[in-house]
Amino acid sequence: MSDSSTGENLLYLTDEQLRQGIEAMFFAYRGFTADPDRILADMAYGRAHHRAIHFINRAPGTTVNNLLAILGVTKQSLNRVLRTLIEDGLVESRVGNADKRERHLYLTENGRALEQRLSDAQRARMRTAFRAAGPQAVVGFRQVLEAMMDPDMRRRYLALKESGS
Amino acid sequence: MSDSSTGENLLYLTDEQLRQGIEAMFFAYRGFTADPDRILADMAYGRAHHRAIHFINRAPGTTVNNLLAILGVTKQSLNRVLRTLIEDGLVESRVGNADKRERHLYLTENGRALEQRLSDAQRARMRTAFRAAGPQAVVGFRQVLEAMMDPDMRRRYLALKESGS
DNA sequence: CTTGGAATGTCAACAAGGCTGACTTAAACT
DNA sequence: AGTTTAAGTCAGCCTTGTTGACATTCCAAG
Repeated sequence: MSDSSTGENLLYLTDEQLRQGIEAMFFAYRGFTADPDRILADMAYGRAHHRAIHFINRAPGTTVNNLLAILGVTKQSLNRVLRTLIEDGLVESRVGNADKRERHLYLTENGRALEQRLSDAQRARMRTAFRAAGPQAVVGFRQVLEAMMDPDMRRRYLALKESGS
Repeated sequence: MSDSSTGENLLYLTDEQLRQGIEAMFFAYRGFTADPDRILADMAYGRAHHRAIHFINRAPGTTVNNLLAILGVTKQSLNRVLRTLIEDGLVESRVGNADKRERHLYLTENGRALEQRLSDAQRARMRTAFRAAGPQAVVGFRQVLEAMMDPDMRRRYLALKESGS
């Protein structure tokens, strides 16, 4: 499996390259969350609220259990966030039809409005980055990120991707 | 600037594509931090300790102020983390020669050992992802992440990159 | 030589958002 | 009828971020 025998150039797998990838993830993630964070800071909300709002918008009618699995937090953690969102009239919780134990979550009009503001800001940065890097880079970006996910999360990510397109 | 006039295919900038990029970042970052988090959970340490250790290892002798700027937290936050690391003998703080107000930070032998464990785990995942995606994808990955950073952070990232290669 | 400002450290208090554990309610399944 | 499941709740804890106030040390400019 040497370079000469396979024709591959494996220089991109050196420790130095990997460490640069690690640091790139760290710094980029800060930028990634910066704009929504600024918007949320003005309200009594944080990143956890943003995540809940995002995925409820993404999959309207999702159950609490499903949201729990996507976000990867405990129900106590999620509940705290969800309760304030429901109290503030951003999220609506409807008892399930088939299974009345389940609660299905929807954004209200106000919820959708906030989701718009947040995702507009986040998409603007992503758009700028995508445009600057070009379509080919974007493909690579997504390939690497996908390969970096835990298998469980990758399945969820791909399922969401399917449902959205 | 339409597609037909420029010959560009701008389909990669649709809201749906951007949202997939956003979700990819979210899920991938979870994977990115998962392995070090597991190691740290066994000790009394968290992600903040990991970050401090990483950048002290990366730039030995860095001052507290410099580390502050890189990590983007308050000195009180960093100090709490740094104090435990110094108490536990993972980090050494040396008074500056030229400017004795400054403290220069170094990893001790034990500190380097922990850094190794953490970065081995994190690099392993990055290596797997890089290998799965291929060299071209890695280039794109880095281009997009770099374009996503705040300008300040991009400068710091590039400076680190320079110093390391 | 004095003084202002910079770098650092420390104390206190607080908040967000994770976690565990224990427990209730209601509904569904067996 | 009894067990399991979905959801919610209460209490308490931890990490890691924040602000504000203040002390110390030391460099450098006046």
